[in-house]
Amino acid sequence: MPTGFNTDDMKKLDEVVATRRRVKQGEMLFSNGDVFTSLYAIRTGFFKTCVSTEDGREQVTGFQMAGEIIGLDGIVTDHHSCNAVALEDAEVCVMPFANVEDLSREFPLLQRHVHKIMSREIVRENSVMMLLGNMRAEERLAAFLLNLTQRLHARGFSQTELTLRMSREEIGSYLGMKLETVSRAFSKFSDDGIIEVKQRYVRILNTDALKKIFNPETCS
Amino acid sequence: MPTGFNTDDMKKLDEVVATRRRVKQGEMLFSNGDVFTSLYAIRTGFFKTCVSTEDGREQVTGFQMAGEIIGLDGIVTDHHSCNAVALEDAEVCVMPFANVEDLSREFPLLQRHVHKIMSREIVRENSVMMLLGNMRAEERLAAFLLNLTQRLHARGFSQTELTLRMSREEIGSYLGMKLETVSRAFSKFSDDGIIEVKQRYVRILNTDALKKIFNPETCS
DNA sequence: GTAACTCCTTGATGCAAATCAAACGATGAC
DNA sequence: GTCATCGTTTGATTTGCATCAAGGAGTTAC
Repeated sequence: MPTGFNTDDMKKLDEVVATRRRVKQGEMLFSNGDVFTSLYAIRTGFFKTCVSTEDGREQVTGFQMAGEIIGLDGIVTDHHSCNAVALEDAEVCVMPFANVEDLSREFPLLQRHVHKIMSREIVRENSVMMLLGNMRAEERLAAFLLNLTQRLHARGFSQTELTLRMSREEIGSYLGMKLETVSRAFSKFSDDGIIEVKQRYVRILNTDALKKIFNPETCS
Repeated sequence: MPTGFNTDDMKKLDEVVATRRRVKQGEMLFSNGDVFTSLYAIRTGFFKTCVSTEDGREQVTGFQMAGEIIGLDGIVTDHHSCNAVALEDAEVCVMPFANVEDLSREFPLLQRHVHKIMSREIVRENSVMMLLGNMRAEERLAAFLLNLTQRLHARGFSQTELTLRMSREEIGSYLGMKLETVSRAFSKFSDDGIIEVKQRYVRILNTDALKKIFNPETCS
């Protein structure tokens, strides 16, 4: 990640991290109602965040991987309003938010960084709203796969091969569709020769075709 | 709004506001691609923010009224990624973001306030994702009406009467449904004696019924 | 090994909302 | 006043996805 920090800044930055915390697969890092104290930077592992209604309906609001920050939802009310669940064994850096605020008053670069992280999350959610409000099942899945591979690629993984950390049901919850529909869309892409799927292993054979499905216009 | 600022703080706070700007109905305060310089606090009037795809599909991402802040989407890339359109003649306070950052380094309360505003937006978008991903047409409209009246009530307006500033199509875009479906849901509520509708005038006759539609469980 | 479980795939059917279509009401131009 | 335009309502029809249902694949426990 290009942060614009020099080594001196980096040293100061380490001060925001109080401790590390391991979270086993299936465990919650925090959950709805918990008192908010810290942001968490994911070192290793993979998380989902989700909100739920009283009558038990659940909406996955995001999937987060190494280098990403979770817990921003807690700032406004001092309590978390969603659950963060590890989808594989994970380790996070605990950053007490008081430290973050104190240090970002001293270091404009850190301050800027914090603002950008929050703004990025707002923009990401805007595009999920577009997905949920305007796109059809296959467009949603195409967008999802492109987004995942792009983020994985930025972390040094393959652009065309990935192992999903989440179930069809969790993908469906994120994309506003049922697990059967997710499965059918995978099968459709596979039949069309766009991807190869074997359970959670996915290999993208034709990225352009995926992009065309996601956005018919720009790649004509 | 309970801000926790004393009068002395408030005076300093005025420093973040560079100028005011009037925006006529239908005009854009900023649009996708514009260079980001400032946040805007709405003094009077009513806005919508929306994102759009290259093939012309539009998603309304929010409706904003007096006292609310828009422009947060621009921080991450230094460019706005959505459009902000005035739905009625409006006036905003222009707050150059550089000022905001400078002053919030000096005033922890302002810093905290900025963080809360961004976090609140993230949490709001989480609940819109729940709406779009899990709810049916009538639940969405009920949630929308309850949210609007609640925000208007906090500003001293009636809890039960309002004049919509947006068209059926804009409501539909926000809620992920077509204008005809919005219209039918209004008619249904009206037939059921829950609301009275006359074009953009809406009067809520039975708030509990609306709440029950929005969330069948909690109000049984 | 097999039993029990979870997750995934596929097929058949149903339904909520989209689409297509027409008419109505409000507003503004002249 | 009339006409044109835009937003809204309502009806008829279609459709994409949900739901219901059954079976297959992979994993864990013993």
